[in-house]
Amino acid sequence: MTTHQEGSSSPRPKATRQRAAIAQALATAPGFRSAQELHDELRAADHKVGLTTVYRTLQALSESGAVDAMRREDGETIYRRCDTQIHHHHLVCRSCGYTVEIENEAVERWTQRTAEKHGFEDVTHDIQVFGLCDACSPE
Amino acid sequence: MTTHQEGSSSPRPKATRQRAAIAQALATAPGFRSAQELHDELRAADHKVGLTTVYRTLQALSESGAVDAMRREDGETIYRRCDTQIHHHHLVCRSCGYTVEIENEAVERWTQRTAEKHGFEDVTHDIQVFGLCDACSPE
DNA sequence: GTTAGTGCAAATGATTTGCAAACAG
DNA sequence: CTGTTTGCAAATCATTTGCACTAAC
Repeated sequence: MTTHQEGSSSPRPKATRQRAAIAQALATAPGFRSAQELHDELRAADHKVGLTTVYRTLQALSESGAVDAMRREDGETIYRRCDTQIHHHHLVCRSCGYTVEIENEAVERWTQRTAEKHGFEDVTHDIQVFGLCDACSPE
Repeated sequence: MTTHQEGSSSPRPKATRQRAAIAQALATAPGFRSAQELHDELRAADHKVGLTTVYRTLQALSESGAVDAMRREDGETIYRRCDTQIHHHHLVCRSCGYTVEIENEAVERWTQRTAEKHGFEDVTHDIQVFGLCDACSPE
């Protein structure tokens, strides 16, 4: 029987030109972007990568925890390189997309405790704060 | 010029059979459901309502604050009648969909203050806690 | 009667999938 | 070589929109 060391960990991806380009793009620019936006970025930088590949790669990176994924209010999924392994949430400008990472121990604990109080297990949560950053505010 | 009284308030909807059916369905069953699910419910109850109308009505109700809308993890938007006018969030069972309303003043204030501290205005937020309710927990 | 509301079918837009060709190990 | 990865095109899926039609007021 083929019992090598195969846990629930990923089967290691191959090193391809496009994967490198995607990783680099994510490492270079800081903000969140959708798969399509990242794809445009790459094409603009003369990296020929298929949109499909961008989707597949981002999904894989997201699952492995290498990138943060969140859903924008319009429903598009956006990604960004995860700087910290620490759990955090985002404050996002509704207009320009400027993003700030926010976190608060107390809030984390509250969600956890509240869920447990109601008999829930294996709890995860998602907090998103939207607003207009001062650059985008009317005056 | 046609300058009647037109504020930012809604132009009052007309009372139609389908709107009534939708409102009733929302009032009767308690949980969250997607537009498509609600549509099925209605057809099952012999109410002939077009899917388009369900979408349009739910959207209107959501904007007027009569129903709560939230996005499921899979991206579908789900709605439910808003019992309280008080701002609250949801604790949702990942497996069976059982939902509990949760709220916490302190958390509300934290999101507000944090956003303002970063120069954001017109702040809204969205908190969702997912987990397995005890009925769905492994043991 | 007018206008808002309805519903079908077609359009949209993000994401996924089938499948053959290209490539890493 | 041999299994992955890629990428195009076509398929999905939720939601929206065009437009002719019907019902409210």
